[in-house]
Amino acid sequence: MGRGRAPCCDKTKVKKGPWSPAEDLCLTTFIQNHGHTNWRALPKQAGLLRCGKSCRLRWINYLRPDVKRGNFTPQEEQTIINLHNSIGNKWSKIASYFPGRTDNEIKNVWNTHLKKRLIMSNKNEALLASPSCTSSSITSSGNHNMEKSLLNDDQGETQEPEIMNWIEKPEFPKLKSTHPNDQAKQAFSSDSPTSSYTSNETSEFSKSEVGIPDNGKIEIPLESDIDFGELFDSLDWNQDSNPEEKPDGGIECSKWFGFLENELGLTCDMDNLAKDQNIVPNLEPEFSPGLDYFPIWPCSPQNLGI
DNA sequence: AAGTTTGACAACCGCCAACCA
DNA sequence: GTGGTTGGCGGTTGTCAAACT
Repeated sequence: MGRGRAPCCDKTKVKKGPWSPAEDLCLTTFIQNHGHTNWRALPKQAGLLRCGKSCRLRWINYLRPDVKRGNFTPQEEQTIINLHNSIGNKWSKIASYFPGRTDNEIKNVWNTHLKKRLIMSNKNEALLASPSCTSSSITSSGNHNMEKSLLNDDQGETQEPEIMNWIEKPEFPKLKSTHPNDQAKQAFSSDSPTSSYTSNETSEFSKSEVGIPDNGKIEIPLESDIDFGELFDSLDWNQDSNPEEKPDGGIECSKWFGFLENELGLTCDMDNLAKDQNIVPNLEPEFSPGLDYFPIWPCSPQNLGI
């Protein structure tokens, strides 16, 4: 074989492109039941015709229950600019300062909004600057690194932020602040049209039922790397069990799961199911989650001959 | 109304580092 | 110590919808 590593999977046998709701549900359910100890093996175990990497990306960037979607606030945007100024294209590091935000999302925001905006503002500054203006004055203004990072965007050189002078870490939680004004800004409300959590039109469970405050904001614990697999493994998903006897966490997770289905637009005659089973959907251990829900979905594993 | 352009975002690709046998 | 495997990261591309002509 020549140089390079073997592909992570057989590219001819994996599906590519946008994920279908059925695939989302399949992946979500599998991870909640079994965790994700091995991404490479996960697609096969879950019955998905996807590359393990693709599953990981989909989970991290979209399906994780703690992922925060919706527009970035001006404060968040400014923080991204500052962080990028300090550490460059270290998107994962930048994302670590934004609970619930993903590196991919921040990267997209930078590439589509902030980069252009900064270039424009730099141009304006250059136009406004007098001929006698020295480069050192620019440096002292704090724009030097920013300018450098704009010019050398792909260098990826890192300067470890000296714990970032401009950043007062203790304040960072204000991105998920409990201050009402900040919460109002951050709430996945009307100004967050893409939020996965905002819709309540079709939801059969109210936000309060699934643990979402009225303002639409989900409080995510700082220890956001909860092992949802363990969490769900601890639940009793057996059909016979009485939902009333499930621990609170089980019910809450089940509510969330139902909420996810709604948000994905996957509800089909689940009303009775929810009523009959006190909201907890029945999931068979072998599980073919989406299959019963989406008998006609074109991309469902069922239709692909699994 | 139809075609084209632009913007936003999801997803893929390839590289690299960490881990393990 | 070495080679293989895996997860993670950053760059790039693809897709779709909105805006524009």
